[in-house]
Amino acid sequence: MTREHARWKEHALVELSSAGHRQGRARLAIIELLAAQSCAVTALDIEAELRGGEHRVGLATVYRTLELLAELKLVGRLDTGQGIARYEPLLPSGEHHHHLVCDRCGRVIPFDDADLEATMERLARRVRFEVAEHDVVLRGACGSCRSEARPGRKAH
Amino acid sequence: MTREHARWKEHALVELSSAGHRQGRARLAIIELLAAQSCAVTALDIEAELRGGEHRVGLATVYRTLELLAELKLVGRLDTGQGIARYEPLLPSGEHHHHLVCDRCGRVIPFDDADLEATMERLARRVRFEVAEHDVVLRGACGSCRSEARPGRKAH
DNA sequence: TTGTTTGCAAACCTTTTGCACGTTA
DNA sequence: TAACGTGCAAAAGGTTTGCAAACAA
Repeated sequence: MTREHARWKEHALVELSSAGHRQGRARLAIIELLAAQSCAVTALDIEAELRGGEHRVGLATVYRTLELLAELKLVGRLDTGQGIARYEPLLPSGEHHHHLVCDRCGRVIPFDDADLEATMERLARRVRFEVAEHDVVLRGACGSCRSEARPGRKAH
Repeated sequence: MTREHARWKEHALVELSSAGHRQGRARLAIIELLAAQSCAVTALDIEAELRGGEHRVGLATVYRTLELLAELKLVGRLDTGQGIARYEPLLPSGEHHHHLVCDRCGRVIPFDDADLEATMERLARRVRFEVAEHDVVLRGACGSCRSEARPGRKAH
């Protein structure tokens, strides 16, 4: 867990309680797990990961917690076009990345680009729309899949 | 239907048959309906629209046709983060737009930006990834929703 | 103690699949 | 006529909701 992520965990717990929410066992586990991620994960990923822990966490609780954290702007929700939502911590610094999605293996790879961010800022000022956030998804073939002949579908 | 869209319909029918597919009743109706759209629609939108016509078109057929058209690069699939896929014609010129999604009313508004396209091209060359396409979604409040008084959450 | 949070099961909604019938080339 | 396309019904995911028990404050 990077320094930024450790900070996110503290930030999340503070925001949660100042918004009048309690710090239940499942919420804490989910926040800790999110803090350890470097990129977006699915609700199912979280549930599976937590299943190995001491207490089982219901999938419904995972979804409810993610919804709450998204409302508080503590996590971002990302649709990579696979029909499955992915979630990741929103760092308080506003620092963020975007995603490359491999059409073949389903892998989701983060990237960032200062030029892109500058362009998005100019764009946000130009449109007749109050832009709160932006998502950029590049779709194609990742390094491994590009070099392979015809790999089967892996992730789902 | 704009000139561009009329051209898309012809293009789609030609591509369809040169790929060895037949021109069934449902396919034709779906292609005509898509040609008349100026922005992305959902499968349910299409089914509902077609229900008013002479023959009912099954929802399964709508999905199968959209999948086929997407394979042939005739339509693009777009995930606006609402858990519902949207589809729109891909113009043969390669000309395309991106989307503003209103968090409040759910409206999806198209926009384009040459600067953004140039940035995306540079980006595609920079990453270790074979980029086939890109999607940009701006989320926030549209003009109408922004002007409505909406007491509640304070902006972050 | 009291209202919130949680896990389970069932409901929901979008999308996919199986299959028999219709249609196209 | 032989495939291919279509509609219906059912299945398959992912996500949401109802509810009683467990829990935080």
